[in-house]
Amino acid sequence: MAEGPTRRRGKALLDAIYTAAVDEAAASGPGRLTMDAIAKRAATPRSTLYRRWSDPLDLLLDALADRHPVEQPAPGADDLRGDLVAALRLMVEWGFSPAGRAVMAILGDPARDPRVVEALWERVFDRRGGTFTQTVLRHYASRGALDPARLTPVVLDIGEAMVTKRMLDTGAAPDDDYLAAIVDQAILPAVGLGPAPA
Amino acid sequence: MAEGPTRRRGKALLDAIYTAAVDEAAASGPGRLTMDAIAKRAATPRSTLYRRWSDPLDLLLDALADRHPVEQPAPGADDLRGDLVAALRLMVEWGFSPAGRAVMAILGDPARDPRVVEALWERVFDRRGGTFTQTVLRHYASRGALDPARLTPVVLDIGEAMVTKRMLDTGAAPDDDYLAAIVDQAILPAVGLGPAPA
DNA sequence: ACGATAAGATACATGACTGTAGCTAACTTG
DNA sequence: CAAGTTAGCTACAGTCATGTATCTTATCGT
Repeated sequence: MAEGPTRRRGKALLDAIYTAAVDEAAASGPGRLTMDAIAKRAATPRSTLYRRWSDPLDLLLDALADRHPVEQPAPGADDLRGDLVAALRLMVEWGFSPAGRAVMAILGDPARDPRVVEALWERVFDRRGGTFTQTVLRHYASRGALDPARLTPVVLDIGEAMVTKRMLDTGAAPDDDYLAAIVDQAILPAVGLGPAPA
Repeated sequence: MAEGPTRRRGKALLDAIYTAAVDEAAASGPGRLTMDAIAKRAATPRSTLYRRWSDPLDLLLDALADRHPVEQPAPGADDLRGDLVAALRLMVEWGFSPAGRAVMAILGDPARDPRVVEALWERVFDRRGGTFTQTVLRHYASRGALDPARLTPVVLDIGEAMVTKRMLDTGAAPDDDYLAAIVDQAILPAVGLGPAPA
């Protein structure tokens, strides 16, 4: 019987550990995240974990950073509305991945350590060039399709905020109709392309 | 020495327990909430807690329900903008109370039990007539100051969503400037009272 | 092929929380 | 004032996670 290697090392092992950590965090919440559970899920002895990380959260941050490269919205030709909906769809997808759930729980934790959040931004988010709708809005602004002066931090965050709140409230992924409503009723008016003022 | 009663009962005791539960949840997060910690904080034996509740979350829900009546926004005469900012200020205040932190953590918990969330809405939120900016917007719509047709679920939730996201991101309370920016740049355009479209 | 490295398999004392139980004594109600 | 209720106290066995410390042996680099 041609058996493969029986003992994992390096990248393969790391990968199993990271997967276990993120899944475990998504299942139990980072608050209840434990070295023991990660080790069991990854089928590795705890000692292996302790060799590299001092506590579960530290491990989780590495895992999230490793997992992070998220698909970027690719703004198309001339469909601002469609591209915005697509960007939000990407966000929903990410938000419901184990990584997204874990991040949400970290941010929502009232006992959150500011250093952890800071590390989260540094190690995970900052590598990406801006958030989902931001990329799209900036793209169209640079093409002159909308007024760059309107793209304040508040406006750039409307889509993400609405989706976040919706996911928090319902626990479910907003469908395309709801995403379209966000675009039509909140984002477009804010960038000056909505229905005319009364 | 005229000593009061040395043993708490009924409402006084309940009150101490509820306070302990909410504070404990705000401090450690509901994920790490334990009967033991609540009991210690309330200086009561665990047996007293087990007599009434079967687990910490059940207890916490009762505590939140008991604590809930939140101050309602009181829309004034003719200052939609000011009233909206005031409503958001109320929301921020609530969000940073122990109860608000606990609720946030419950909603953000990836392992959240749908029944718990349902119970949270039933026992805590539904008693109130709508959320913060909702009350204000409906008030002005009924006076004809803005178009009721614009008050879709999405639009009614913009303010709350922006504040929620901001608190999640920064962990701090948005100041009045930021609240005003939300009103000016997101809510007012969405109800048709913002800057004119380009 | 050899030697360094590190995964894998234990084992252990410690501490936290659980759920239950039994007792005493303070309060409330009739 | 007597009887019923229930806070307060203590103790217990059971479970789970923690760190640490072995010892082995598979795998990698040279």
